[in-house]
Amino acid sequence: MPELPEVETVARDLQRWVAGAVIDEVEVRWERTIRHPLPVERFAAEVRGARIAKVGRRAKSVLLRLDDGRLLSIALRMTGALLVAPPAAPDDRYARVVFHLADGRQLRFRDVRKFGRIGLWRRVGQAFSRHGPEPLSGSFTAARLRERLRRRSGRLKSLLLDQSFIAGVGNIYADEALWHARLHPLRRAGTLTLAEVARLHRALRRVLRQGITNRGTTFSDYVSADGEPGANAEQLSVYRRTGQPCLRCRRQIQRMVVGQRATHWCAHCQPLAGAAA
DNA sequence: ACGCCTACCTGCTTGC
DNA sequence: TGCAAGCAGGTAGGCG
Repeated sequence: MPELPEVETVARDLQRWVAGAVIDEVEVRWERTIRHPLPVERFAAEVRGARIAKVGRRAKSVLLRLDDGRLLSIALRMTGALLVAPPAAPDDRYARVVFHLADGRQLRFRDVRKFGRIGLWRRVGQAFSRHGPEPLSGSFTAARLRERLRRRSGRLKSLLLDQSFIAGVGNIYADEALWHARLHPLRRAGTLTLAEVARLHRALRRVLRQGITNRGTTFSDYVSADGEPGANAEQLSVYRRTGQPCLRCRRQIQRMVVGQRATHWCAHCQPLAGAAA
């Protein structure tokens, strides 16, 4: 599902396909996709005629920077996809918002489950003031992670999913990072040793980078802007590998529910008591 | 601060 | 075959 690597893949593709394009018209087919409190009519009026200057990503949102400095944020949530359709492409019943580009193409926000949200902002800070640091940025150091962990008492798994703690990590990459770091999902944040924090930091960056390299993880819905699934599912170590052998110790991967989320881990490599060998 | 719950949605899988 | 229940999980908001 779209987490940081999937959204990054979409953003990089769109930078190539639609940077410089002009939005002629906006067609909103599911009104709740447009973030409250902006009325849909005003949203369409505000976006009409704008040129897309640059496409980027913050957290799990694709950002379309308009040439007057305003920002369109598109949160894909569970099933959202941004697809560029050529002029004669057949319609898509799941296209919730269609940006009609001046060159005849359409930038479609496809979203089966309607969880996705599109917002319009004056500045980046407005939209993401409550989000935590970007795990792949240069300023996200092990020391900074340690500082943030030290102040918390919650479980690692829940914390990794908390967007105000770290931006962009979701259920798949959280489980993967904990396996690589050999840390139990229920470990309390404040109890990590220096070496464990270093492992977690390294693991987070490793799994996210690998996800980007493989153009994202696809189980059912995720496709990048070219409509193609990602290749990272085959590279996963624990996520949805319940009962299969751990790639380190060959023991069976376990599954449990933490904070209402399916969680996969190796009971041997990721022990709860004491540091893993 | 944290855990826990519900709501938001639809399609696919499972079980009877 | 039909049909209902269960499941998937990102995020906001509410409660204790």
